[in-house]
Amino acid sequence: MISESSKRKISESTIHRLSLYYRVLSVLEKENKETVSSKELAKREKLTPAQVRKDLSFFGSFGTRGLGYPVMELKRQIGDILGLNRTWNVALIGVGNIGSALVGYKEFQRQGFQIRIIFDNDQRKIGSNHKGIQVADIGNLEKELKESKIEIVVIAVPATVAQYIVDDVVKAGIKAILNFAPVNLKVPEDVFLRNENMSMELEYLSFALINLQNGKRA
Amino acid sequence: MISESSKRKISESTIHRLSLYYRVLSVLEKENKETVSSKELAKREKLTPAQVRKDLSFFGSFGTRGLGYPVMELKRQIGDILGLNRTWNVALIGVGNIGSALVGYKEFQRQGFQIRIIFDNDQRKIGSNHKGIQVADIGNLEKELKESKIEIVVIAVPATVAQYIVDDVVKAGIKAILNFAPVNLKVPEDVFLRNENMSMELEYLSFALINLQNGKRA
DNA sequence: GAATGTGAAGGTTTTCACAGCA
DNA sequence: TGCTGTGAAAACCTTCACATTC
Repeated sequence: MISESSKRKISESTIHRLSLYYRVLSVLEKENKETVSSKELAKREKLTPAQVRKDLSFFGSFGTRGLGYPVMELKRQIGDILGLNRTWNVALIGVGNIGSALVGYKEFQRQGFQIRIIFDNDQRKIGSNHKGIQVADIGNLEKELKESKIEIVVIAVPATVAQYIVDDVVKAGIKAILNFAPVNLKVPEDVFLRNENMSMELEYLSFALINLQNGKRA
Repeated sequence: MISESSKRKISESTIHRLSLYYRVLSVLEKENKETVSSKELAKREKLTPAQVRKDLSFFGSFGTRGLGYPVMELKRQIGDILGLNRTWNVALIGVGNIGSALVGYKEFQRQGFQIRIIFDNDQRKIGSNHKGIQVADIGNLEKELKESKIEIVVIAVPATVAQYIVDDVVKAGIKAILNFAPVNLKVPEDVFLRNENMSMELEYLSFALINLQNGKRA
């Protein structure tokens, strides 16, 4: 929860960088480092120390002048801000190519994103188990989402049907959706929608190889 | 190839938006639309018309005043800029969870990114075929990359070994790398490295649910 | 009349630079 | 002395608004 600072507008990039800091802090914790400076944190994610300090300062004063930031404490704080010190009930819709990969993706579980139920329209898959998770009929979407107390829905269906699916998901009252289909989905104002566009970075590389002189850019 | 405009700095966001325009133009082409206005293009990807025009103007004057942009022609132009009107020889390293999903991901092929060879260190997989693509021994990386004339390498190995792998990939002379491992990799200045962080957007949703009032943000 | 292309304005994000504190 | 926290400056990106062209 953001304390008094919620008035100031916090940018998307700042939040994304918090994810990076969190990741680095997890590593530092394993390395038994007690404190870390903004300089070190910056170096590990190719940012500037000033950037790190500014990002953190939006949420509070976590550091000690002359010393740096306490690793464990800062990790906990960022975890609180990002909601990683708890678990989230996630549903996955579509268990094809991408979908199955996500079910086995350890990183999600590690961060508290638990896939509780999978939906598909393939009768051969419905009723079965996919890596220990129940595959339900997409026809029972609303009922099952409610029963499983789902908070976040991940969409991994073909682009052609994604909008219909997302409409049903919204109707079921879900307020947070992560979309892997390569299409721009329409949702009401009060629903959070984020897109994961898997070919965008590949296209950037392609652009870079053709047009840019020399490499590197995070 | 960027014509005279290569002096002006083109931002990363502009390139990412070109990817979006390209996607919309493909749809419009299928719908047999001949021309499209910046307004329509903007609406389909939730941007502003001015943004669309500015983005395109970095690369040339593709439109006709009073009329809009010719769909087919603009798609071809953006394809040229992004390098999508050709094929790229891609190698995939690591055919676990994420790796196998990428092999079957149609969107990549459709855009000309052809996975020619797969590397793994699992003796049971080496020598076999994965969806029709040869799985080679990671030990022969340099030799095989050269023989297959690979231009882009996709890394889908565990975070713990990713840096070692990427070092070898760089040694083999590869200049473009897409990294799916949740770790920041070090590469020389002249190598393009992009990261695909699959949990970042999920973390943003988590943050949004806890901290933000009402939804939506592309 | 309709819609592009683009300088100028406005807004946002990053970096600088230093005061302040352990 | 070392490093944070933060206003101010600089850099960057987006939107406005209008002259221009079809």
